[in-house]
Amino acid sequence: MTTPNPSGAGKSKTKLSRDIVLAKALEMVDAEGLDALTMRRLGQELGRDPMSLYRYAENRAALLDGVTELVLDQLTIQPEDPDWKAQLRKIAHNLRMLALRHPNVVPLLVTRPLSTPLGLRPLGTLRPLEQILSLLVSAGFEPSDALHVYRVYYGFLYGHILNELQEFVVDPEENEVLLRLGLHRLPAKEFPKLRALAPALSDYDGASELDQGLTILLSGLEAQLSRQAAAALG
Amino acid sequence: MTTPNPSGAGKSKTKLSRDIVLAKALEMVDAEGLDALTMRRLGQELGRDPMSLYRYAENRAALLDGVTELVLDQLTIQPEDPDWKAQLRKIAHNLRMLALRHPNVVPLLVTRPLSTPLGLRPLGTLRPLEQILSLLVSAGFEPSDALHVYRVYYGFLYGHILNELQEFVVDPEENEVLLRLGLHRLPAKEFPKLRALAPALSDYDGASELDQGLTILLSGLEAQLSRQAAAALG
DNA sequence: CGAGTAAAGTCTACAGTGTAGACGGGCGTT
DNA sequence: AACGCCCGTCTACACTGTAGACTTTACTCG
Repeated sequence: MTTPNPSGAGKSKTKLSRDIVLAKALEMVDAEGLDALTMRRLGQELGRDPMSLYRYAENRAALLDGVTELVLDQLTIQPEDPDWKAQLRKIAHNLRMLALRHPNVVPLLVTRPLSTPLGLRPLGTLRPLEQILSLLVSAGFEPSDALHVYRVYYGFLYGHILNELQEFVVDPEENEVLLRLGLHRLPAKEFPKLRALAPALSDYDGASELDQGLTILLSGLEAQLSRQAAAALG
Repeated sequence: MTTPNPSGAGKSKTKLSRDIVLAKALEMVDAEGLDALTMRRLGQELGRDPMSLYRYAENRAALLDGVTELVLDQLTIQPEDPDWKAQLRKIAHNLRMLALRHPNVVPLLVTRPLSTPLGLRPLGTLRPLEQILSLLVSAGFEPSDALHVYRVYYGFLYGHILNELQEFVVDPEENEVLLRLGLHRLPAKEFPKLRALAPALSDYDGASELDQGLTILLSGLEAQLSRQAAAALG
């Protein structure tokens, strides 16, 4: 009697899997931040012994890498897009949205690669790089120039995301108040400019700011591309 | 007999201070990374009970903030410099050098602000912002435009630093070998472009890359400034 | 000089962490 | 029916940050 759990009525006796574990982990990170994700709590959330998690991730760091991959996998890139500029625009906006949707994951996104040599990173985090390189080469860039372009592009993009997230205040209600209260704390003589900018700080349109930057950047890159084409012909 | 320690012969019986604590903390982070900096080890390193540290920092997070400030304080900015473009260039290169000198602190630099509302950050981390705003306003930018410019500039700068640090491989000896070994691990069909770029990846001149980017960026910003000046006159 | 006070440093203790290693029980295949 | 394998569990260990009470040190004031 009481067959263990044919298909999962009340609890969740269905067999665990990497996807299930990672999904729950991401859920917890989104809801409560990185520090709240402990092996014990994750195990509890899944109704399993914490130790069972180690069947699906070597250790906590690897688990976090998995979460990173999970997020980055949601970034779709079309390396065959003939309009490379439009494609880079789309990617940028999509990544920005991902970052806004999972702000607690962003530290992982920017921080993990700093401690892992390129070749040893989770494949999921390298895929965007590969695909963008492919996009650029298809567009006519020499491979080494494509790398150069990628660096400028991704540098700008991550810079923007960090910037925007820094000024992002969670509570939409107390937004202005809190912000000004925070700024009010600053010594008036030392931070006159910053304090005066309180109003300007509170309305910040990240999407348009990103887009303006992209316009400048992409036209600059395009100029570089046509300069090359000309050089190749002459 | 054996007066405790008049001025500190062998050990270090001189009174502790915030500066001493933070300096040692930075030293440890530089040498062994963020995770190695535990209260207990830091205490041990200073020849004191770990608990004594709590007189100089409210908790571990605050201590890390202190380390961040310590690094950022080494960034000198001249807000009165009449040549704002040159000044921004200098700042960028100086910050880059700081990042290279303290790579383990960079995660703090980019990550801590994400979890602290602007007004509540350590003053030392806000000072660069204030000073750059001041520089830009002196140069003729409207305050709100100065903010805009600051965002573009700092976004670009941090983006570059992250980029460069990602590709930085510590061991100068095994540099190429390790890098290629790492890349060799990647599935050949999935990552053809990336694998082919191994040689290009290994020679990366961060300083010149940064400088080229700055040139483009600064001339763009200058154009914006003169456009404004014209508009104000017309 | 001696007493009193405030700061600096220490001790103990607790709740929580990641994870190694041995173990058991259920499954599918032979 | 017996095998072997994978999944999950249990126990245990070394280590973490830090609250709270305590002791020691340094310094000031009468």
